[in-house]
Amino acid sequence: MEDANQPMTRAERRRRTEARILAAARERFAEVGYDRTTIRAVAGGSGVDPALVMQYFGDKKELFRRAVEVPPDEELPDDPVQLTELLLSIVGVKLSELPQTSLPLLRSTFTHPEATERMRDAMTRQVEQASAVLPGEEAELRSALILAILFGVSTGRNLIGLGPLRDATPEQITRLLRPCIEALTGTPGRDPQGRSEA
Amino acid sequence: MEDANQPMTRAERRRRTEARILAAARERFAEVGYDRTTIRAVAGGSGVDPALVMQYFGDKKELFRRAVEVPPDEELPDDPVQLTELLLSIVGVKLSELPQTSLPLLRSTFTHPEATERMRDAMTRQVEQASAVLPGEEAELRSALILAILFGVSTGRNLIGLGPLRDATPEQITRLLRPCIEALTGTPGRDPQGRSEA
DNA sequence: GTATCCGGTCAACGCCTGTAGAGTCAGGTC
DNA sequence: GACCTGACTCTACAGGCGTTGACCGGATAC
Repeated sequence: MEDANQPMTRAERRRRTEARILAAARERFAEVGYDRTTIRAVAGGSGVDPALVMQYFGDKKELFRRAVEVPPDEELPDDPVQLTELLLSIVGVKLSELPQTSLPLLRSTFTHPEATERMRDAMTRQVEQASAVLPGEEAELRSALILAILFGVSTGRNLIGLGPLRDATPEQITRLLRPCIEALTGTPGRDPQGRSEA
Repeated sequence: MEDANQPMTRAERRRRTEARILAAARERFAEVGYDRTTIRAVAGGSGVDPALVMQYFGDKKELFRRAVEVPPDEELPDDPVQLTELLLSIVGVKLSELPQTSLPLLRSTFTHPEATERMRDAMTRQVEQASAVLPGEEAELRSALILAILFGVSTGRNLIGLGPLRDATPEQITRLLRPCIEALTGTPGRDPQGRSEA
């Protein structure tokens, strides 16, 4: 059960404990959201006293911030076709590894104001990046719609647990969603608007 | 401020008080979600003692149930084209009147288990209805994707407050989303799958 | 070896929550 | 009139929460 921890420097020990607390916090936040997550449960989940959690992270809000901290956004490719592929791959491959990374943030998106803000900011940044790449009119709105679609599918699958989405493979979803996304990116050369001026 | 309430039968009075409580509850649930909504706040919002809320609704869970109670689903049209229009209109026109009706449920969808279940059930019912109408293979998954898309756009607009979505008119959104939805319903006679066997 | 630091625990505080029971007072019934 | 029913309030409780300060003991520094 335990790793052989005979001689361990203090700093090392602290680092590991902090990581264990963060892991437990992410788990609770991801499962039950911000409000229902108690410091006591996080402490219990990492085999530590509740007071230590406070000592390390200050308060609950800060613990949440650290738990949903995420490496800065990767640059999006500046080619519309590649962008489409990337967006599709997000809903595909990243759908499975999502639990570890952003589930804590996703779970509280609607109920914890700071989570809402963080999610909105993250999506806004991606919308701005994507809309700079997309050709045609209303690029911002089209990008936002794409992000909203990915959000809807991810949460429908991972949080709501909608049957057909849950059972489908990432490949199925990617394949069916491709025309939708391409209609919004305009990648196959189609007119991205509903009514064409051509 | 107050309606002229001189002679009012007891039953009538009770009915109105209950309605006032429910309205206040919906407001709180819609704004801050289940966990952050307190009986005391609901009572205060309807000018009533907290104990009365308990007396009328039993407990907080039951109050929530009554607050998110909704008239049974309307039948969906059995023609794919009309169905597409209806789905598009949901994200369009119903987007504005949404706050009154289903915001309380939407808000707590990810954090209150019973809300999750209720939302999943509602979406599942609609998926079943829609998939019975849609032609082609994988109708269930395609329907589920459509519902997830509508969910994503609605929440992206109303709950997350994503800028471009918030600023867009329902007509814009409907127009841009039309090709996406049609690609999934297969309504313009297109092959609903990504890779065609034609 | 001794003094210091610091990872970690213990016990407790004050607050707010959902909830319960006794009580009050006006409307309806006879 | 007397009586009762029921809408509504008051007061209080028990439990769980985030948070705090005093404390302990082994690794570290000198």
